[in-house]
Amino acid sequence: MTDDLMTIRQMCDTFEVTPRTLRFYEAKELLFPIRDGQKRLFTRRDRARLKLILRGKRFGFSLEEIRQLLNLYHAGDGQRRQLTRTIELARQHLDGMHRQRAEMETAIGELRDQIDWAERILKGKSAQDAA
Amino acid sequence: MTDDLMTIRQMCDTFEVTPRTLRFYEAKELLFPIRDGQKRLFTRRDRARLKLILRGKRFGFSLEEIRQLLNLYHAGDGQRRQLTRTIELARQHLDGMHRQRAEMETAIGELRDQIDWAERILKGKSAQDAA
DNA sequence: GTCACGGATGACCTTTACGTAAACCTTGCT
DNA sequence: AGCAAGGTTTACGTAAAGGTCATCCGTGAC
Repeated sequence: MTDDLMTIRQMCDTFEVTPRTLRFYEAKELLFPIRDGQKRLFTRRDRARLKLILRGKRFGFSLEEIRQLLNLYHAGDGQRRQLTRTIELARQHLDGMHRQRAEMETAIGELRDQIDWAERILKGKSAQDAA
Repeated sequence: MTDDLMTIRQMCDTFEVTPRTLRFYEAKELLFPIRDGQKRLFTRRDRARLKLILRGKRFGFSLEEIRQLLNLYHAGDGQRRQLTRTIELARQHLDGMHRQRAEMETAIGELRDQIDWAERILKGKSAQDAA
């Protein structure tokens, strides 16, 4: 519970990102580090958000899409209209992810088949080489 | 079996891409349409490749990564070294996809939870409004 | 012939997600 | 005082994946 606040460098080492990236995310309003003088200090909340950001990226979501999803996490503050809208967006994302998951199954299957096939060819070539 | 060859426009309509995209993919050596005079004609092979390209993109692979994977499909021609290398690349992709799938499960679960939570908040606000 | 149309080519434009470089604090040694 | 380390801002650069003209070419319709 000690280091509840982390410097930019600690963040970089923890999450394997560059300072530039963290500043960039702040500029894009994805993170909201507090300031000690002019230095940034990242909170537990920032770390949670960053984790989700990085995951979102791995799924090909844009930073802007991710930003909207992140709003879900502190949506308690907003107005009803805004909250409703955010939920709707999140639902759409969820649907998209379901579709993506299904497609992923197909793709994994096909890629595996393709690798198997290529390996049989490779064995054929070995035999060929031996001849 | 008639129109084994398709014009660029037929391709665009079929796959919902622009001509620019198809020409771009050709420039990047992802597609290899044949020529009738100066016009491009896309083969069944091109269509198969395009399908895989579009799927790859949905998973966040870069065109360059996709290009390397596509080699698996006509890898029969290549030399052993090359084929071995391609298979290795494909394996890495497959591993990546497995990890992605696992992570996707987590993400779907979390997003769903988050939506549920937000909806409970929303109901709370309704009650509040009624007061 | 010529006019419209589909397609081709080349050049430059745009957006996203940062990288990189320059110049400036501030803080802790020494 | 002096200076190196770590951080900051500002600004320009870049790679990927196309979009958007402008211009040109070949062909069938009239």
